[in-house]
Amino acid sequence: MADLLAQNDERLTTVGLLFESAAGLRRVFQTRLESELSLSAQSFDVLIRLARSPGSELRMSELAAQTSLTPSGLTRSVDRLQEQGLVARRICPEDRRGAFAHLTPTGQAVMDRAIPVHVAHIDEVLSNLFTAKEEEMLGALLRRLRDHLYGAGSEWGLTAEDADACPAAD
Amino acid sequence: MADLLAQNDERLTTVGLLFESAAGLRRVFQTRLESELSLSAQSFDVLIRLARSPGSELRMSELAAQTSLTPSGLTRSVDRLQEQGLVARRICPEDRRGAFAHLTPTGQAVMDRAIPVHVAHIDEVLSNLFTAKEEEMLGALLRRLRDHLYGAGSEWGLTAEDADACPAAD
DNA sequence: GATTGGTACTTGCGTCAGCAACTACTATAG
DNA sequence: CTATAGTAGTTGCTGACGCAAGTACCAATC
Repeated sequence: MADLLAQNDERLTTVGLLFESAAGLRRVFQTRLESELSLSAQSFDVLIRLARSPGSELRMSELAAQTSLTPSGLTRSVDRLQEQGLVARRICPEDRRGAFAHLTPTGQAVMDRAIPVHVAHIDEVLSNLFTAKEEEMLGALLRRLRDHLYGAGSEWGLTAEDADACPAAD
Repeated sequence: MADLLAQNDERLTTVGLLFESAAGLRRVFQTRLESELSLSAQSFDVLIRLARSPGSELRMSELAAQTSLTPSGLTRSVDRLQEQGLVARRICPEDRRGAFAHLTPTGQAVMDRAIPVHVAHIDEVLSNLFTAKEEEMLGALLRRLRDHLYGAGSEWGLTAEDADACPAAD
């Protein structure tokens, strides 16, 4: 079995590195977001996608797809944000089954404070680690991987159209 | 705020892509591991690290660090695997506070089946997506990021020299 | 306009993870 | 030898997520 592993070490390792990097980054950001802004990483993920959407609102299903949550998980995430007064629901007039989540003025204010902090934190982590070219390369490779994963394998109906609308994508 | 976002779009996006890629990959692998081998992604993560360690065993704390779990989370993860008969604990004779988790013969057998399936799955996902050079580049960049986040510590498996925290006196 | 099928979201329930407190042990100091 | 501090791992509790079932609504057919 050692042979088998050695043979495939590289790919296995690359995937492992991806998971570890994501986990590590998430932990680092979460610590900071929580201590300085009292936001969980999950909440921030929802909020930043709203902040980056036209009108600061998105359909629940869209938001679920973008945040890698199930509809159920998103419902409760938005519930929590609503209790904190950062987000509100608005029933879609054209389709009364559906709902938008949108930032409240309070939510906007929080994000206006939060985003620079977060961006500074990202800069702090990445600045001395990659050259501009490397960073671009990393982004391009990851984008290809992401598009491949969500274009082919999604069970939640994340379509190409949705991917276009994803603010994190472009 | 839109200006602020536009300014920092690239880095914000790269980080977002990393999270989305990891989440997407995890979901894809999890689906397959669960349906074909009845293993959760979390269990598999623990098991493969044991399988790749000398003697198929690791200290609990080491395993926790490698799996991005807290000690508490790992305790219960190992509990579950122990109930399934895949892993067993062994008290470290040199330091009786500590414990090793090690693969049982059943666990070994399961991993002998599971790893080729997983490797094939990884190949399937990555093969037509990146050239060998790109894959190497991605691995190198991610490794740098991971090492930066964790402090250049544990490799995904080997570097057997490091794994002698409490030498097995068997 | 009633039935049937599908979609958008929510809710009940079980599982899993983290935090903080705890136990058991080791190491250092006096 | 005892006291104190520190480390390895476990446990109680709580919060968050996914699955599956449920509700409310839309769309198509007859």
